[in-house]
Amino acid sequence: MTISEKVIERLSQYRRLLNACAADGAASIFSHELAEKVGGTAAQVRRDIMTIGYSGHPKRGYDVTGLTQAIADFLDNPAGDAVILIGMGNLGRALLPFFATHRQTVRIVAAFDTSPMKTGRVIHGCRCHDGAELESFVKDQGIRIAILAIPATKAQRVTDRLVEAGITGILNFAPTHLRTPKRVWVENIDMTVAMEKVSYLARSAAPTRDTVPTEGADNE
Amino acid sequence: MTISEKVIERLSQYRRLLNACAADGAASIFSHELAEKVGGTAAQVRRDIMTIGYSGHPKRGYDVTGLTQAIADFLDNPAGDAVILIGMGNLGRALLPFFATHRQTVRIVAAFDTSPMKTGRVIHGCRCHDGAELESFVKDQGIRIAILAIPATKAQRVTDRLVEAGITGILNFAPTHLRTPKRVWVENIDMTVAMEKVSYLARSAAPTRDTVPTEGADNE
DNA sequence: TTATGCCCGTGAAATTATTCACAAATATAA
DNA sequence: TTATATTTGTGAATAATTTCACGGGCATAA
Repeated sequence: MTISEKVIERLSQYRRLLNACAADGAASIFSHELAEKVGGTAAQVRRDIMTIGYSGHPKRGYDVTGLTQAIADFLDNPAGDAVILIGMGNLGRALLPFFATHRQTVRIVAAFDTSPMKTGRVIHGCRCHDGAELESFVKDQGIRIAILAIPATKAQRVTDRLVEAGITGILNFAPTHLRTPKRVWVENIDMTVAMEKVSYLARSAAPTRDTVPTEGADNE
Repeated sequence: MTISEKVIERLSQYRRLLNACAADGAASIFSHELAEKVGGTAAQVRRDIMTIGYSGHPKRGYDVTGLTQAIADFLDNPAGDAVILIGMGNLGRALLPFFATHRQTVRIVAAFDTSPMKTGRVIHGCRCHDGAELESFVKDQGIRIAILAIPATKAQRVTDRLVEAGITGILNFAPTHLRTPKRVWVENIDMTVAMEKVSYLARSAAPTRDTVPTEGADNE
């Protein structure tokens, strides 16, 4: 069975919401509540949850801890994921605390940079290695995932090395398309495209997404 | 006529590629070349370009400067976009040089933070104002777009203020869904979701996207 | 001039994603 | 106990997106 990208993204969002709910002491939650918090529809939430084979309870909704667990069973690598960060520039350094705060299943275990100003140092609790050690580190530690935070001009060359060393997943911040073999998943975070999209859509007429359609309070 | 989000994203990517081609001295480009560089199909490129009403030339392909201009006419605000950055933390500071390098149609004109350590200072060429000045600045300067680089816990409160002050587009880096009136476009860059997605998809079987399917060189 | 091979533009088909809408389940209250 | 109001699970309908596939144009070469 194959599950769509969109569903995976939403499951990750649901989980985040569920954690917040659990912190608030909620034991269960309805599909429409989850939908409202995430900006979707109740039917979609139910279908997504159905997709991973979890069931709620009529009248009570979904059990918060049960659903959280079901999503974790589905999404998470039980062994956890050791991730390396490529590029200790402005962006790379910003990502460290961002992901450090986060759950432990995905953790950045090392960084790489070519600048002697950076290598050898420990920044935000993460040791920065010299780029030359990339292949050996990936192979020795069995790393499968890399975050790419380097200029577009260098991205393809480094990607080729990562893939060759055994990486199968890349979170790419470089504003360029990476060529990789089919077995490697590249997730692009293209901030320049996103910015231009906002610029365009901020001017055009009102869309429907990312919106609270119900309870027409302050919606035009 | 309304154009899909996906098309807008791809147009932005095409333009970036076209700029690179122009720098290389190419006068024209074929749909299959553009497709290959961007990880899509030739048919999709042609359809996207058709959507904005530009025409290529049989045998010669698309004129690089002509198509660049057509995309600019379609996507860009002729007046340019003055953008403000909310949050001068690690991420905010990283974004400044990232967008500064970029074309002038979208430019960050000011930043805001609440910390007295930051306010009043000029960082990466961008003056950091006190959060209290937010509303007056947005109104006085007629700002329409904001980049949100603050913790999720503060995001909704600040969003409400931005919307109230007249913002119509938000590039949101806070890992949370923002409630806004329909007229406001929110583009989410959710790095935690993206990371979990990579983790999941790096383990699952090989997908087809983000891949060079042709010339079966090193593809499994 | 005429044949040939490429490439664009696009209607139509296929695929993928979302929404609708309703049966079945169940807590609550009369 | 029985009626009522709510919510889930899901087949079917709809909508959105992508791909197919082919007519038409045009440069090139015979």
